[in-house]
Amino acid sequence: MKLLIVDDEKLIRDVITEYANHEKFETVQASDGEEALNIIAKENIDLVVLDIMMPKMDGLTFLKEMKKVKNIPVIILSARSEEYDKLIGFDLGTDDYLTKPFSPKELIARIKAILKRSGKGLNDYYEYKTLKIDYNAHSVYINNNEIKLTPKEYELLCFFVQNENIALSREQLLSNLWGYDFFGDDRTVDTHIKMLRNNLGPYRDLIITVRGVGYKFVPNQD
Amino acid sequence: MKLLIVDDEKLIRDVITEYANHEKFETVQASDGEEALNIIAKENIDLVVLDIMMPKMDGLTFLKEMKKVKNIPVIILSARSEEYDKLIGFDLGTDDYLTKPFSPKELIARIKAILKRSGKGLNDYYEYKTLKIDYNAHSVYINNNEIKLTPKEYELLCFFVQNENIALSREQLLSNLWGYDFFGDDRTVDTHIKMLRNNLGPYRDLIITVRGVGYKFVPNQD
DNA sequence: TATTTTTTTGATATAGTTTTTATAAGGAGG
DNA sequence: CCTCCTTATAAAAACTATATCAAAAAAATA
Repeated sequence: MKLLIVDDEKLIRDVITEYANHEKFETVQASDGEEALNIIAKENIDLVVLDIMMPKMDGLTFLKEMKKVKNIPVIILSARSEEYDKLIGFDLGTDDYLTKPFSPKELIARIKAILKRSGKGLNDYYEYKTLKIDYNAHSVYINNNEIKLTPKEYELLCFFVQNENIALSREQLLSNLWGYDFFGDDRTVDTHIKMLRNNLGPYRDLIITVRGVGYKFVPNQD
Repeated sequence: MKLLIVDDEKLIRDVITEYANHEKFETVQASDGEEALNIIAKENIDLVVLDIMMPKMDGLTFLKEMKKVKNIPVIILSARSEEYDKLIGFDLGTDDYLTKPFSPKELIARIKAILKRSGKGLNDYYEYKTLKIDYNAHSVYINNNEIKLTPKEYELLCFFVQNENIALSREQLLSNLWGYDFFGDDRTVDTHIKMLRNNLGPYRDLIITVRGVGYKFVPNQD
């Protein structure tokens, strides 16, 4: 997943780059539209983060030129929100805009959303047989029917899924899901396990009791 | 918004038609230049999608004839990119070209861009059952009756629509709709959600509370 | 500037979730 | 087969998050 970051300010480019790398995206930088077009032609870019205000070739010009060649999704950074009616030709279905100043976190969220929308992987699901977790929606389905879990049950399930086939002690569960400073009873875990199992219906047996230790999540058992 | 699609290959006409209809454009087809000219004369066409290579009357001839009568914007489809130097005299301000093979998505984007440029208020709607957002008018309708939303409620709804099926935290909503530098109370979001729900009447349940997280917009639930 | 509309705040009510407590059930070892 | 220890279950109590309301503040409009 490779991003092209186009902005005339090095500082902004670097900030975005850092955040993007942190999220395991590859990145390439360009300081103006011309450079960006060259990169687009040569490299396989999945998404462009584009500042509209740039010297030399401005963002909109670049955008038009680029869209003639390739239909890569774009996130446009613009200074004021009123300006976005100027963004003629930008495909609301594919692209997105963000008004400055923006939080890098927000940008990353948008990037993920767009990549997801444009079908480039990043589908955030867990699936085992007909059990499905949609991490974005925070929903869990069995046979495409949503089963309603409370927040703790959902967290618990996600944690099990993340640690499948590993026996987790009650202490581990408590410190990971409740916080290291939680001093509650061990029965608390049991109760949540019970409720989660009930809600998992036919999949209740995926959560196996490991006597004297705790619990483990084991798909693919026969 | 009515498009005329001119191409000798039925397959291509149909593909384009399908995509265009999906975007709520009306469409008419013609298999050659002559037929196209007749349609132009009779019907009120807003944009022409034209294949240059055609038997009988070729695209360029049609183009010249048409431009004598009406100045309808045209998107030209040409087989190879080298050929477009032949397109001398075609109005780059109004028209556009696309080399085959092209992605239908790309074509739709161009169509929208051109219609927007030529001032033909492009219809930009979101629709779910009888709930309709007219993005140009900034209006929302239920059963064709306008429901009056305050600016924040409207923004909120649009943002939800853009992020359907994704649980959005109050922080995300605040930073997206209020600005990253807004340090208000979380209850602010709740209050706006409440008012939006009230205004959505029968559609109030599209906004689902995700306990411990925030809210999500979920159409198509049963 | 005055008036109206919209937004925000803070208090309270309500609904939903978590934790505790008590008891029952199940397995392991003597 | 009985006892001890662990886990399962159920229901009540404690707690937390959300919904709602009304009033104050801010913003938009006249």
